[in-house]
Amino acid sequence: MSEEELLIQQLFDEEKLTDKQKKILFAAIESFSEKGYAATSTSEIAKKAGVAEGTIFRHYNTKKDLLVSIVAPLMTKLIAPFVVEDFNKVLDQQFDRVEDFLRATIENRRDVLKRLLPVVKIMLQEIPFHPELRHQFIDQIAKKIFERVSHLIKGYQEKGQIIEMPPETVARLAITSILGFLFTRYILFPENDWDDELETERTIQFIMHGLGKTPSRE
Amino acid sequence: MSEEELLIQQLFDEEKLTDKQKKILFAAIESFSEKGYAATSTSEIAKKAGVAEGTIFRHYNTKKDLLVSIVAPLMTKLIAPFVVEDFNKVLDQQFDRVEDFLRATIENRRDVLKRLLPVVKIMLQEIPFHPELRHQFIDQIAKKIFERVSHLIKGYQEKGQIIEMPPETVARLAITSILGFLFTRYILFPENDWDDELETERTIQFIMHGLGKTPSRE
Amino acid sequence: MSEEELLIQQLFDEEKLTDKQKKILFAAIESFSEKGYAATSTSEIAKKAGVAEGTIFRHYNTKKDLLVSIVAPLMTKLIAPFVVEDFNKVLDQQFDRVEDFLRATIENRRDVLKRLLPVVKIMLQEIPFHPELRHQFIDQIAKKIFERVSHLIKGYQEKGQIIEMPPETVARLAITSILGFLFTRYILFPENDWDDELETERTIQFIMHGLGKTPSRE
Amino acid sequence: MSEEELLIQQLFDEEKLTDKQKKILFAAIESFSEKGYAATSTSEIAKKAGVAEGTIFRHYNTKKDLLVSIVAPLMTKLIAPFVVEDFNKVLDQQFDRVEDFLRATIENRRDVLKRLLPVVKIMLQEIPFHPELRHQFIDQIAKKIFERVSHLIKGYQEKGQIIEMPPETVARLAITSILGFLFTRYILFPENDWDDELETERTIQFIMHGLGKTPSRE
DNA sequence: CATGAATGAGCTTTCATTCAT
DNA sequence: GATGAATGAAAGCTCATTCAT
Repeated sequence: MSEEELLIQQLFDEEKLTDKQKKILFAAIESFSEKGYAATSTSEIAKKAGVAEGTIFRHYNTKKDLLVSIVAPLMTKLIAPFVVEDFNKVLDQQFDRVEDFLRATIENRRDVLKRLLPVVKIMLQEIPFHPELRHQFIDQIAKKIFERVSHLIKGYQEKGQIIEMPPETVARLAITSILGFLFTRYILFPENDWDDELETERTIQFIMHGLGKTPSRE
Repeated sequence: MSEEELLIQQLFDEEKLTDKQKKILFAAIESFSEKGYAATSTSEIAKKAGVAEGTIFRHYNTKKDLLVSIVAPLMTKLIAPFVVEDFNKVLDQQFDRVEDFLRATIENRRDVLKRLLPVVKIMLQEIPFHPELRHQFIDQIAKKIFERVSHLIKGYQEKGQIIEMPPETVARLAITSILGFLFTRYILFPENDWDDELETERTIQFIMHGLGKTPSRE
Repeated sequence: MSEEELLIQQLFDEEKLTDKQKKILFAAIESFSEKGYAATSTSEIAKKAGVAEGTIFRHYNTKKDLLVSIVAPLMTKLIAPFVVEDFNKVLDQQFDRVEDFLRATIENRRDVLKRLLPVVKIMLQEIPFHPELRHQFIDQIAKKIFERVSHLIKGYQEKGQIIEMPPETVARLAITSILGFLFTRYILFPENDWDDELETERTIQFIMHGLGKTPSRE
Repeated sequence: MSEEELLIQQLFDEEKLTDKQKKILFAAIESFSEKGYAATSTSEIAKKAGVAEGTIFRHYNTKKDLLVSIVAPLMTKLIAPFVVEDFNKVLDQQFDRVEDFLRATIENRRDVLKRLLPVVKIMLQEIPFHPELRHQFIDQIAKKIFERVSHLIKGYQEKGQIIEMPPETVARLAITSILGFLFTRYILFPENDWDDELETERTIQFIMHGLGKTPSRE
């Protein structure tokens, strides 16, 4: 089992899945991610998973349930580090400079995101078409991240490291920059050669200082 | 016919569409955008368009053709201003400061994007699942925009207004920031109250100077 | 226009067909013969004929009418020599020996059959599925041929050249032998090398004397 | 279940068909034989078989597969007696005279043919339109029959019972005479009164001695 | 006369789901 | 719990036929 599969498996670990259930989940993730949820048939998933079609419906009553079973845990796991108290305390104290926080966060999440990429892709693809997913996403991810992050942002603003802007705007700008990088990197041009270290550093620099060449920076 | 429909109609204007063809296109755009391409049935499109199902296939041999007929013209129209010579000359000269160029471009494209939103949404949704669309997108949009934009970027870099970075990275950072805004604004949280002017200005400021509070800027 | 087409054209000549009608007929014959009546679409015929689909239905109200228009004249033309009085008189007198009659008839009809092969093929293929065709065939071909031929047969029987058997049996045996040859020759193994003269002669010999080696024949 | 159905069932016996599969096959045979393959719809077959339409496609992936599943076993079964060694030995020795061999063979095959008539009809109807069927027919039937029969023919030629002609020609003449009889009997004029014994005897006599009244035969 | 856009019934095939084994 | 045969609704698409131009 590859490193990536191991991580994905962790996503569902707590739920004590049987061997067959795991196979079904992996097969579904692969197919949903490659062809999209609506364009994937349950028979295809069954074949890829090596189980009977009926077995899928024994564990996940409907195809939609299967989708939700894949995407829902992602939502909680993706933001885990932001809500886990310990980690937060560390965060609050450890990084005096925003850059360092950004770097640590990107590094931390990039790794997870990269390996969970298929699941993330499914999530982003299907959110627009499934209101429950969208609400789950907003409630569990967007809001919680925002709560945590706005606290941090305010901290840095008070320290004078971040400009005065509503925290939600600050969060939006930072997050879309990071996701924009990942989208370009892994979805739009995956086959290009990428120097991940370098691009990450550039992205952080951009988030901090923008594209403009200010006299002071020279 | 609404303002939005008028603009969408321009997308397909040159091709002298009959009344029925237009109805089919609009119905398909609406459904594809709401439920996704794969989850939309041709019978549903026919009903919404008020035509017989056979009529769809008389004009677009396959369902896929219909998708391509919707997305392909968008690709050429979206970047038109970047390739139209006159516009470029204006651009090169008129805007001494990057900020002004950004503001003009965003304003110009935001309007188009907003009104073409359903079609843009379809394009972005389906690109990952249809290699031809992806290649068309890369060849017709990404490359052409980059050619035009890298020229501009180098100009501003020579004038000392933009930091030294590979033009493709500069372009990526700027474009994803803009699209990230539009995505958040129109797809993720369309029902929020937005002060478009203000957010645009903030986005521009972010692109230019980032989030960091540098001494020089005070 | 090929020799074959000329002959086929004669099939329909009396009916003063327009240019378009001819094109439709030829296209239909080609397609029906290659793919079968049911598996051929009118749009395919229209395309091959270079006319609009509506034009087909202006001349032949239904697809079935088109089939009948192709097959019906064949029925009258194929047996023409047997019913044309002049030809019959000639026949009655001219051939003292059955062999000579058979040879002349085969030669005469083989040429026609070969060139009308596509139409003949359509007729034989469709007869089992269209009762009207079958009745037309029985009434116009089978019965008329039989009337004529049974007269001849009785003549030869009286002359002691043909064994005593009911004329219909004699006719059946002779005709199926000839058609069996043509079927093997043109439909089952058309790509084999055939010495037509020789095989014709053998077929005639077979009809007359069978396969058995009788002392008297040596 | 009628006697005919029993025989048809034997055609497919080895393949351990389920009850539903049998029903589908019988329904398809009936419809294909009555209306032709292309003119028969799968929904019609499903209705006649008393199963859901989906069930047909679970067992036979395509409509064409269904056709092949009907026709292919026929090809092997029809010629079985010719390839079964025991039968051959019997044949070689038992019949001193060609007539007796012919009579035995016709009797043996006529029975089978008559009862498999619907399937045979389908085979003959569809061979011209499906190259794979045609090749199967040529490879599995024509060639194998010829191999066996040419051996027999040479034997009889050596004994001086059959005239000197290439075995393939001899085979063609004999076989088309027999099939011509069966075609006339069962397909062209099935509703006539037929004295099968008598017609068989006449056909054999024809194959052996032809229609000519030779002095020697009196 | 000729056209070809339009139709809607019907085609083959696939689908998510059920249930007896 | 697992299976996979069976289902029938619905999918994408084709068809013969009509009719306004």
